[in-house]
Amino acid sequence: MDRGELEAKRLTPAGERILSAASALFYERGIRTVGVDAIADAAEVTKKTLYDRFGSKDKLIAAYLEERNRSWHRFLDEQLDARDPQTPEEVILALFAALSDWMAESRRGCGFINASVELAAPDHPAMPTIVAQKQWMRAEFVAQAELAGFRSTGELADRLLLLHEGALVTYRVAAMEHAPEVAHRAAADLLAAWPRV
Amino acid sequence: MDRGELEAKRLTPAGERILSAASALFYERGIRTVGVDAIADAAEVTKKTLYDRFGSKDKLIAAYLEERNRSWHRFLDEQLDARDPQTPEEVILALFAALSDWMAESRRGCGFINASVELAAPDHPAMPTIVAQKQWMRAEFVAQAELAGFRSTGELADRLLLLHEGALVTYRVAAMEHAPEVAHRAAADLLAAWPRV
DNA sequence: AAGTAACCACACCGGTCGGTATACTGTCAG
DNA sequence: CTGACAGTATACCGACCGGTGTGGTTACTT
Repeated sequence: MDRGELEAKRLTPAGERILSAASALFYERGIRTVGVDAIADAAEVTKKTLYDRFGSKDKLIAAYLEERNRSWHRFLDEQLDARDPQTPEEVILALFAALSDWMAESRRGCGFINASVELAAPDHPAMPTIVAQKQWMRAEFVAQAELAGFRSTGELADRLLLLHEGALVTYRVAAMEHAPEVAHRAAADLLAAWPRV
Repeated sequence: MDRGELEAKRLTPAGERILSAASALFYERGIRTVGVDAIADAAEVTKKTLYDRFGSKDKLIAAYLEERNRSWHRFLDEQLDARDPQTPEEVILALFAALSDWMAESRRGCGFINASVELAAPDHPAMPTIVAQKQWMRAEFVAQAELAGFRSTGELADRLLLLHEGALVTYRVAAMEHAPEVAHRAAADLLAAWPRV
């Protein structure tokens, strides 16, 4: 996996506190239900400072998703270091195994899917980050599938992505507690049966 | 498939107009962004009438999801009549084939998933309807899998549900246009390889 | 004839929303 | 010494939110 260079803008101490308070609140309670006053309170900062640093709620939302994307990648790197996969197939399966750990801490599913639904407007400044996060997953599946010598890697990656996102959403919406494990088993079977070049 | 008896409460003409206007607006623009004034305007009705019929926005939301659930079942019945599947396996695949048609009309993905995200609060009066819709799909997969004589029908149904919901969500969030077709092919392969009793 | 359900028009409510304005304090580099 | 910058505190804004109250009209029942 490439250790991606997603540079974080440098923030002032108050800026950091705002972003981390916003991240927690946005994820836990939803973007629309959390007002800027609540964020400023939680960060122990005045609204003035919040607007001096981020300009608008929409831009703060965008910063939240970029930050969440960075911590998702950080998390994946840790997981891959810990699991130490030896083959591309094992890398793919490690990505599914990581899902269990990632969701164990957070009852509210995928922050990107949630944001996509809550923001709705396709021209929202945060939308590119959301789509990019999903496209990155697919690209990673393709890359590993190529390395493994699988045939029709595009179709394989699509199916893996369906399982991955399906796990995220059924875990939350259909209350399927074991969704990540089901996805992991399904992915393993899928790889085992997939034709090679 | 059982032709389910999900009785619709009888509504007055104005009530019908309100519900259908609310359904369109809630789905198309999102629940939180649509105010009761906008709904009343669209239905050519006063807010008073809206509150006389539905009592609160939350109850109107619940009515919207129940209505959407009914029309989803109506749609499935039509699709199954048209495709006339001969075996339980064909029924399952017909459910996936129906996805393509269902999503062709609606660019915004699954109304139930969206609602679950937008409402967030687990005790919202509309939540049971949301979870029930997903559980119903899983139960249908289990039932058909039993009929087909598959082994471990629970696991099979879980995997089918992952593909199904995965298609709904990647179509919307990851902009995967062909998600329903991918899910259909994945489901077909899954069934073909699944062990029987 | 009386009652009632279904509607209309319209005005109003308190609360919250994102965002701005004003004025002041501490810190640190040129 | 002097700005520039980061921060505080507080008050305020118009717009919109979900929801209510009053009063009046039609039309179908009993």
